[in-house]
Amino acid sequence: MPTSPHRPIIVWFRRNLRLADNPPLYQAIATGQPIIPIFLWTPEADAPWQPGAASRWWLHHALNSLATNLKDQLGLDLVLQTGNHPAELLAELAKTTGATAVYTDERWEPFAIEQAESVATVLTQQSVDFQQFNTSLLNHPTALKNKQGQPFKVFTPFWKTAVPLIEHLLEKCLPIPPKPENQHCVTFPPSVLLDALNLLPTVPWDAGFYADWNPTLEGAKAAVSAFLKERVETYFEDRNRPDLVGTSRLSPYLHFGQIGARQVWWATQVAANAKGKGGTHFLSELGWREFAHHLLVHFPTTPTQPLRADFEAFPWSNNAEHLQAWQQGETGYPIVDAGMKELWHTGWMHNRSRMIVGSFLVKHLLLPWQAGAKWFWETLVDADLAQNTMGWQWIGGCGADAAPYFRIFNPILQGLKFDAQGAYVKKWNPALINIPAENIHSPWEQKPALLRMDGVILGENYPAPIVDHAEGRKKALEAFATLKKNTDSEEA
DNA sequence: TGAAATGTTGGGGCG
DNA sequence: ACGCCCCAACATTTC
Repeated sequence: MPTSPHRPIIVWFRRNLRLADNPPLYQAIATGQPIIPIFLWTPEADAPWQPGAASRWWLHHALNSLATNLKDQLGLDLVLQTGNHPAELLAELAKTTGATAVYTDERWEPFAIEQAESVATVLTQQSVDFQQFNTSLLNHPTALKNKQGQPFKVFTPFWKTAVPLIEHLLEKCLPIPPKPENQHCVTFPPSVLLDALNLLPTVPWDAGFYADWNPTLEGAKAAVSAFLKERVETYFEDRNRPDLVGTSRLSPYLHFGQIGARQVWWATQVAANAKGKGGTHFLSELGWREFAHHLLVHFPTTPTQPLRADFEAFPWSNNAEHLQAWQQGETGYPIVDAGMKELWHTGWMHNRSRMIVGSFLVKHLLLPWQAGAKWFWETLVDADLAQNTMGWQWIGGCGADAAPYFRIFNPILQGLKFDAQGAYVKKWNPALINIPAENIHSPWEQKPALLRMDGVILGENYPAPIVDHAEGRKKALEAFATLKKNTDSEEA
């Protein structure tokens, strides 16, 4: 391997858009060679899972923040390039810069694994060293096997096995690397401007995002410390309340690697307020993130296909009007509509709401979970292939450790239980502002005359329910029964 | 990280 | 005092 001190190393940023706890960046600087930090925008190569619109909005700001921090703290200029395939771009970059190595963070999506394999092939032909470092997960997703030597399909045993392996994290949590030397030796390759990536929407539907999010590295740090200071102690109770800020709200930062899971783990371990069951439960949520990646790596077809093969025969509906009503938050069920509107306006939805709207799509409307996954992909700022896939297969009843298909959420009861005063529902469905708490989750049960006094006319300023709950539940169970029958006859 | 249907129990009203 | 019924309240089963 050529290791001239004057020849650079390329640090290819993928999902590690930060400086601290960043092994590829740290190890590259540790060689003493000059550093060329790059980000490649190759959406065609990621198709059909190139970042959705909300995700691109976040990415724009994350790249801007990364570039600023690289410049201010390490004196490095982030190079942005676009093209068809990372392998082509990296081969050319290595050639023109004389780089001896390319270091990057490891990714787990099936297409990203293939891309890295192509990169490895072309760089090896050019005698350029290519190394991937686990930057985003606590454990390597292939590190864990159950007693039969198989990947885990149930969360609890997975997590019991995973936790003891996380103990050395403190040592592995790298600091911000020192400022690299020898930078004057490098001729920097050309970079396009961030705006040229066209990541921001042309129609300003993202206006509401700015009020809720600070998608920068400073925002990531602030989000972690605010959660650990103010919310982790009551996390166990409050995490299910969409009317409160009770969750960590770290998902987009973790997705883009603006904060690392190792950093969050470590910070939680030492936080004074995280000693109780709030902290423990929060750490297990990081465990679900690990589990999702474990599943995606071992079952790479699951973004589009059910893990349980019998679900391929499920009699899904194909009702475009229902899908549109769900997407727009016009189902007539206040808690469902609130969740979908929160998503549209902020690029994020509370986890409890995600379960409720998911159950409603799949069970009350009998629409395929893939349609829900696609919509989330396009609209969530934290859209993550591993977690989105696991979540939708879980609610669809067709995945690992999934909710059984017959476990159907009642959107009225869920509302009464987790948004008792209706504050969440009213925030996103302002037409319902005057409905009393007893009726807020089922306004159609109120007499029309009384409803009208509260300013609501169903079908005019708030939709009537697009399906009846009891009927929807019945149809879902019938559809499930056909599946069982098929399975039985196959077995017979 | 469900909800509904069905079963069981026990207190109290009442003849 | 007693048996009967009703129906919460809780437990269990089923989807």
